[in-house]
Amino acid sequence: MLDTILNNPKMETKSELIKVAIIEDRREIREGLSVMINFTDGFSCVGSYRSMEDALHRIAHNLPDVILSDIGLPGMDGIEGVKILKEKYPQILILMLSVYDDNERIFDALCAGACGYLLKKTPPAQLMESLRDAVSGGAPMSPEIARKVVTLFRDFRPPERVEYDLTPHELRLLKLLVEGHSYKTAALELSVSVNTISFHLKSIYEKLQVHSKSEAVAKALKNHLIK
Amino acid sequence: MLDTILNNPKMETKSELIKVAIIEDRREIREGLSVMINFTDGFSCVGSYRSMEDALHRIAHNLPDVILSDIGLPGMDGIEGVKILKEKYPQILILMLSVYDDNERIFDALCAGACGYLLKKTPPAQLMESLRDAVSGGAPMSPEIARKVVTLFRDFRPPERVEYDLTPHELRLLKLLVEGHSYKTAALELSVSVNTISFHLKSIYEKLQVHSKSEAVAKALKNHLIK
DNA sequence: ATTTTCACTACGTTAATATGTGGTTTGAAA
DNA sequence: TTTCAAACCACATATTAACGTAGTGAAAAT
Repeated sequence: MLDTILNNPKMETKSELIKVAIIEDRREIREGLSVMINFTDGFSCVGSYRSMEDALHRIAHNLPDVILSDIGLPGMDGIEGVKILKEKYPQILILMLSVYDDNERIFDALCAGACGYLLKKTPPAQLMESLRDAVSGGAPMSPEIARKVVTLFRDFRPPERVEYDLTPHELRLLKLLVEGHSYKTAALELSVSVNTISFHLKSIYEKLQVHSKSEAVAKALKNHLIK
Repeated sequence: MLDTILNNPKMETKSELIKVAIIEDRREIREGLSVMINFTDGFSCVGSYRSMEDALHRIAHNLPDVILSDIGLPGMDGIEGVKILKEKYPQILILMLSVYDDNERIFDALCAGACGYLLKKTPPAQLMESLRDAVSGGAPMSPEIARKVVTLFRDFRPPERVEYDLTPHELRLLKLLVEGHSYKTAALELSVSVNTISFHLKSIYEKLQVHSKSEAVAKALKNHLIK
């Protein structure tokens, strides 16, 4: 009986049926999830694996539409696994299901190819809704995860871009400095004399209100004056 | 499903009303929203403004917990407004309500300080749920917006965090350099001789594979070795 | 118990940089 | 036309940085 539930036989490719696979090392969670999925109309659990290695070996036999994967797995972790799964099966949607809520892991998981990130405390109804959300083009995330994602987002483009009125030439020179050039090599690169570099640097220092090459580089990078 | 939304298990427990303000130029939408908010238990519409300028002038009289703001407004647009509102009232949560779903606007809005982004087609029940979500620490986004955010996220993946095995001392020195210190001032700061600084720098250069102070600063900043 | 490793400290020499002064040329604005 | 800003070049010089060399003490490895 349990067997039937865990390995639903009527998993024929009906387009309205959402096929789900589970990667989770804890048996009770794994089986709980598959029971819930099979008992929900419109869903079918087509695979449940206790490790990423297991999933990678066996998932080809019955490809799901969505994978629910734990992050903390024995052996290969969920994030590493997502990279591989996404490479082999780009069309499969992957939702992370994790107890971790640190920025590092959220970031890595989403960058690895996960299309959503749910905390394990997510109530069952919400989880099923998230699966539906994923297949219909969304990116389900637990509220606190979503907030963190938005906050992380902001770090990528600090709001205020101060205008330092650097001339195009000065910007180009600044870029060379950031790339590690010295006066001499920058002079060569720009086909001017070292003195000219020196002159322009002085102007840059004034505009940026700094007094050394490295301080200028730091300010340029922090204020995104150059890429 | 609607049931799940309307009877969310982790609904607000505090009896206080959630105060909402609306910034929207189209009268029928503005009034529709405020009626819906006032007719929903636990919510109160404390302001509705037809332009950002209007809101900025009058909102101080009755500060809301959450603002629902349109992006396409006459005069100052919603994104510019969010920046100003967030600067004056950092504690207020702001949700964008927009017909636009282009990456540029989503990105700008979230970076400007919005904590969520909803499309105007969002059904009323979902909208009220989003307001609740926002005040309880989430970041409500329409599914397609969330997906775009996750996709955008991937584009901003910083370089793989390489391990450079810098000693704590070296990291501290590197940090000082980024802050614009010279050998001399760094030596003073760390209470060692300039020669010692020189030695450590050499080690740092080796580990980072660079050959100058500014190159080290650039690499440190680019690889997020220091904040 | 000893050697080895490693982080840290230090000195000295040479190369690079910061900063001042002086100037020319060019193209666009007044 | 004059004026001005942005490029460019040069010389002078004090300061700073790069790098080779070398000693110390503490912890890990032998």
